[in-house]
Amino acid sequence: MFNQHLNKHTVFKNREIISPHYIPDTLPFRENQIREIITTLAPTITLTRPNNLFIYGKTGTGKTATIKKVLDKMQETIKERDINLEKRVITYYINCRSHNSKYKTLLKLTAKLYNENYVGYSASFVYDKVIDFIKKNKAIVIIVLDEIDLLQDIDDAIYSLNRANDEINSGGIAIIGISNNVMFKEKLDPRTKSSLCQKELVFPPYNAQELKEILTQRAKEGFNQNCVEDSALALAAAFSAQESGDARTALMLLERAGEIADEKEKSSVSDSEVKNAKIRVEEEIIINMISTLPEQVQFVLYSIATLTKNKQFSVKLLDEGEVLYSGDIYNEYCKHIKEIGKTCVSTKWFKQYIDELDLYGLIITTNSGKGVRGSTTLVKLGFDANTTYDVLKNTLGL
DNA sequence: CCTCCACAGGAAGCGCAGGAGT
DNA sequence: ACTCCTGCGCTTCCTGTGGAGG
Repeated sequence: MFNQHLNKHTVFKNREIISPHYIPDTLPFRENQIREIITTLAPTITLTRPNNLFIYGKTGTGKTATIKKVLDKMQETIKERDINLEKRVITYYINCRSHNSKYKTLLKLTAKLYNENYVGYSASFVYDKVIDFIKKNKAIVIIVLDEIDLLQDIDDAIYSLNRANDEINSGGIAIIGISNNVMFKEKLDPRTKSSLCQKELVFPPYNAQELKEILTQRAKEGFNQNCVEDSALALAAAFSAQESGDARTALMLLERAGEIADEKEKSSVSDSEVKNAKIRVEEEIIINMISTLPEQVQFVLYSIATLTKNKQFSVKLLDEGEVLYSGDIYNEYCKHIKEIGKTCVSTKWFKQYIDELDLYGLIITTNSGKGVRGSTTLVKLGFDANTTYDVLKNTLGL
């Protein structure tokens, strides 16, 4: 049975390269960001503490890949210059999704510094361990906090990491924060904000041409020769650019399209596989995003999907197309909530939900301008109406 | 031009849960 | 075991804002 699989024809040469987690050698269209990061981190080479850096950009804009790449290059350079410096410059990447408190991140850091696990020790002991290491080695520690908005005690964490620098004469700690949440910065304590955002960097979404080139580059290495049609790449790029300019979805799209081609035992990936893949990928993304949302927010999205599916739009505009008023969505939402015997939230809080959905890209909102009554929010679905509707119906058990 | 409508968004406050202190 | 504190999710109240319609 396994042999059968081995001999099966596949379009993939090296599937890993197509995966969104793979970090390629060159990162196209991120030259400016790379230069900025290098400028910020340059003092590290001469063992001077660099400024803190805050990186913002939507998902799939290459934030994580870029920072990892630059840090790797920096370590290489340092190694070449002087092998002894290697121990004195520590770069440390952590994702706050799995390590969502100051204690957990510090614990991970000590584990890396000492190759020893300090689980069970008190928070202050672990903190002192980190300080001791830096003092003893006169080291520079660069901490990358990815998805920093998920850190529960951010203000405290940033404050103590920064304060550590006051206790240290030589060397120090620099923080690189990464977030895809626009509102995040505004929620911070002003002191945290000013120290974390000493330098800021924005990663804009990719446009269709840029995505196409990224896909072409990956496809060249990841697929067997002539196994992807050029138009299929263009289509995948166009789909993703249209939605979010997200390289991650573009790659997922390509990967799924390859899978579908293999399933159908086709020799190459064409437009139709990409189209089919789009539905699968959208489902995956929606399921992923809504699974963490509270039930009430899911109901709001469900209402939007229902109205869109039934074509009960509030108004049709020249530049925006068919859109919904937030007021109409609120009425629909209240209707659904009452059906299951629960009470709906106030309009004020409802708007908060709308903003949250917008943040996740599940819906697209615009402020009403000319031709629309007063000031209201115009809402469109971010993904296909039927897919969104079906996924939510399932999740909510309706 | 004025008023009204439909909504935005800030501020304050409320009840609750969970953690820290004692 | 107790109180106290704090953050969270949410409501209520209030002050804009800008097009629609008289």
